[in-house]
Amino acid sequence: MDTLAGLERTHSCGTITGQQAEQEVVLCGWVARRRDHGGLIFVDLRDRSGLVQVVFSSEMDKNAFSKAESLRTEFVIAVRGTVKLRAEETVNLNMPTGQIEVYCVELRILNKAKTPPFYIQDNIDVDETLRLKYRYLDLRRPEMQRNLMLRHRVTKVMRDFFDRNGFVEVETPMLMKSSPEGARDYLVPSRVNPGKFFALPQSPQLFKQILMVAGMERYFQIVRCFRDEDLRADRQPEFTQLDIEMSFIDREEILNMMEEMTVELFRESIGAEVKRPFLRLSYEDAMDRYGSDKPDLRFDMELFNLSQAVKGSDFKVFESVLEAGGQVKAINVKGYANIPRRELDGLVDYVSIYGAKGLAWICYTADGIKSPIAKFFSNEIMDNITAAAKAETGDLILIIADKPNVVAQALGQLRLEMAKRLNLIDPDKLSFLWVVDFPMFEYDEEAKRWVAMHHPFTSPRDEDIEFLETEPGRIKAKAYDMVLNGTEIGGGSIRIYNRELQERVFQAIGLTEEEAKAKFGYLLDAFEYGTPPHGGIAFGLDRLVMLMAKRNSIRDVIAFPKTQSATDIMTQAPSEVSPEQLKELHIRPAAIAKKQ
RNA sequence: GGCCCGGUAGUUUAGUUGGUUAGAAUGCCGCCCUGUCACGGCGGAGGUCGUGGGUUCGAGUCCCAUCCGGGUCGCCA
Repeated sequence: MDTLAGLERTHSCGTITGQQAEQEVVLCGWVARRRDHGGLIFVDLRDRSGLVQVVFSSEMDKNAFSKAESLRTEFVIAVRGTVKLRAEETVNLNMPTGQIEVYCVELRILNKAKTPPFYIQDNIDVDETLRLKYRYLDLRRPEMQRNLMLRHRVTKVMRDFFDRNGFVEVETPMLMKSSPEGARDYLVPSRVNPGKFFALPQSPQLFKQILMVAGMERYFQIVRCFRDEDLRADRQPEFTQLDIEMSFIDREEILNMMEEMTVELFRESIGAEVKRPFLRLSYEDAMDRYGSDKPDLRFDMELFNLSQAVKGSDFKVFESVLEAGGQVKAINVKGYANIPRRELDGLVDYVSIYGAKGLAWICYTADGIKSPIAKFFSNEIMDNITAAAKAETGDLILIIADKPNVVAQALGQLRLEMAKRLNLIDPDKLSFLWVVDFPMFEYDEEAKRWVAMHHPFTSPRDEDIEFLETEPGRIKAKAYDMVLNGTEIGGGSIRIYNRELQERVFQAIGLTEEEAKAKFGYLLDAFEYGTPPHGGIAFGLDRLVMLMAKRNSIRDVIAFPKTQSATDIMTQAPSEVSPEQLKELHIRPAAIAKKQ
């Protein structure tokens, strides 16, 4: 094995061009590929910047050549050589550095490597378990390096933007008080306080509000947050948030500033031009027209209401749903009237996942209308439906009748699914919008009480405050979500900044005065010492980078993510700990053992 | 917690109604090769079929249980 002694790296592999022709360079990196022609050996040398071809021949240096014969994939080497323009017939146009190559006169083998369990290249088809186990090899792949570098660029642009706009990055505690509302907390036992626990933050929400009371005026933080809930493709137990709070502002100012930030972010980090102002939809409109509070507007296919059109038909399902206060809504899948029967049956199963008990359809084929429910409809009702659907020959109408929330979810998901199947989504499009005017509360049937839809620190709209005690369901909140391509990437609100109103909201969600004091007393107290009007927002950084990198999983933009069962395959965390450790923490090992 | 999909050489996979020695590609190893860039040629090694039971004369294949991974519903103020 050789050392680097006396050699100094002069260039990165991927950056060499004809400009350096005839120049001597020193390159370091990994052997991506070796092509041994007997008397001539080619090595594609890879570092973070890319690949370059290195040529070994005994004519150039016997010693280097014979060493090169022992090179294998992923060996770490340093190469001293001369950059040469390639002869015209040997130029490789598929390679950014394909115009040149490096004639090696000195080779140092800095380290050997075992054969990797998968190819170190893009677009590999390999089990993710393996990638996670050997994450250091996975992250050596160019696409993963690009993802991490993109992520770096994103946070850099954010920090620059907020710095320029007078924001201060303040760190908030990782060990904090557990708040039983909302997501499950990750708990940390306190050794010095027997029987007591910290929680890892689900978000720095209250700290950033306290910072407003403290007069920071403009705060941001790129901060890790934790939620002990089940994982998904876009959900990890620890994730990163761009957290923002501002004083002396109202909704318009923060929405504007966030749009500005977004435009700059997309321009500076992926070169995409985003148009302002963003479209705005009320929660009500979003649910009504798209069946979702985070609609994907890269395609149309809006939901429409058939409740009026089908009223008085002989179809008992529709009639009973309508009588029970439900609704009949539908989507028009343009040009898909020839959908195979098999697929149609599959769609019934698909919507059942979301609680829909059935799915009706009408095909407007060239031979006329085909539908199992047409026989229940008079000509007039059929005409009503056709008009409401704006249906033309070739169209497929998919109808769901149920409670409004079931209709919205099932039909909204069906809309997305049909768009995917018919390829209606342009992957290069960026559809931003704000969803605003969320309901302040929603009723939790299980707990039999109202709960805050965003969080209980969100301000109700001024004109709705009077209904706090009487009709919580009609109150709209000063909350807003930023949505990109059907994914919620940010959410925030204008906050309550007055003790009395905050107490009334706590009361509305069923907290007694004592409970409110015990849990949030410090916030209520703080409100009494001169709290400015304030509001903020938080962006899911991982999701944002995932969308920018056009990946389907958040795990591809997190260096060391967890599996669906919240474990780390590489380090084997979580793991058991010694009885001594538990004892120090005042936790009885027996209690753990029993549970297993 | 529920539902769905997957687990066979290092990797990606084929494997029929249960039936000879589990097949391929790629990677790996050896030899040859001076213009390749998915180099090429010749040869070779490499398999507890996730794990544990069961049915059977016989199980990669059928049954039960279990583990692991992924997707998803619930959950995620």
